[in-house]
Amino acid sequence: MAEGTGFDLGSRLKTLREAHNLSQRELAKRAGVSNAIISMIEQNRSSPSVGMLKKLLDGFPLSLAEFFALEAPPKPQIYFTAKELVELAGGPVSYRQVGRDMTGKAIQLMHEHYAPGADTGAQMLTHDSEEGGIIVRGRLEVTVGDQVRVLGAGDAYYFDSRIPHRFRNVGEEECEVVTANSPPSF
Amino acid sequence: MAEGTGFDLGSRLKTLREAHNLSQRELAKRAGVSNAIISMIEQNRSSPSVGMLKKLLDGFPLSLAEFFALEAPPKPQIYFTAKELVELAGGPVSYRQVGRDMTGKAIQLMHEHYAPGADTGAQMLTHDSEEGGIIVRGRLEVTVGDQVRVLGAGDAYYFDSRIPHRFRNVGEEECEVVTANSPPSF
DNA sequence: TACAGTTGTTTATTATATTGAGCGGCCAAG
DNA sequence: CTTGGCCGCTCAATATAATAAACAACTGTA
Repeated sequence: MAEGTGFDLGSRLKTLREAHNLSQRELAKRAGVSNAIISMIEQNRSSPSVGMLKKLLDGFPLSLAEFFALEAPPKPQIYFTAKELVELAGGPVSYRQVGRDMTGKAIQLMHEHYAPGADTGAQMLTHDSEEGGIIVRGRLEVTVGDQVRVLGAGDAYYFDSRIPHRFRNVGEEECEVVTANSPPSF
Repeated sequence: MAEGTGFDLGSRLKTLREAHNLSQRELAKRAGVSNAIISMIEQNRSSPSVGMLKKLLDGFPLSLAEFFALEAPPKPQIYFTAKELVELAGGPVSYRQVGRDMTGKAIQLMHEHYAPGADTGAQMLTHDSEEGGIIVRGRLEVTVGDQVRVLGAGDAYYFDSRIPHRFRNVGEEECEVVTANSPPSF
């Protein structure tokens, strides 16, 4: 059965079809598919495959990007509850980003938590931005190039992200950091 | 089996996943789906349903619109061969539009062909634009409000589309018209 | 070596989407 | 009133997607 995609794909398709004065059968013929499936999809009784949806949209024609763009409410969110911060990596190191998609934005703001002993991995990180952070709680070892430093609550760092770097929680308790990247790295 | 969607959805997903340093299993766990299907999708051996793709993208997170937008080459097309004009309605009346999607554009330019006797339908048309056209070949009866007029090659019309209107080919041969709407009506 | 932990992949099974045919309803022409 | 055509919808059969479990390859650890 079709499950919730978060929006009413069926109605959207139906509206589009009727805007072009096509019957289900006409559209089906254009797309080279059965008319029955169009009925099902429009009632949200079937969740079409991407390939199927592509075929149907070619009948109008409209690209997949254009189709979904019409649904996307482009209202920029301003306030975020703690629960709305978005987990990027998970695991012993948690990156919780402010905002869903930062591509095109200037700043990637994150709330990070390192479990005791956790680090950012074996190999040094490198990306084309600048970054900084302020340690809120715990003790964080910050390595940038050949410089190593352990920072505590209230301390901060700022460097060019193209320099290889890594982070590690060297304390006994969880370490909490607020960081910012510009431009966003992923 | 998966069919061609016109672009490499599998690689796209894989790139995205790896950019977030997630294994197939980690992503699967986040999305609440089987890890096997991710392997299949990334190899393009399965065309995911829209619902499935939605679940996967929520793991990053990224909206469907954002996902497909990354694939869409937004290069505005300038030149169109006759075959590239896009058929909107088909049937005895043919509307062939210049450009795939005119939403957000100022003008909807169309090359229209009316079979002998063909018209735009029983009920009068109404939409919130202005429109004009020049008859290239044949004889077209144009009705706007309470005014009716038969136009021939070289003649033209222009009116506010909110006034109920209709068109009919009253000649023996096919009628050919070039029209423009602003803003685009569908 | 052996073991336990990953990784991505494959297989058999189950769930679902899609097909093709047929249904009743509606409208216009004869 | 009939006939024919088109409308959207539903049903049973089939194709495909998605699951759960197992596989081989690779990792680091003892």
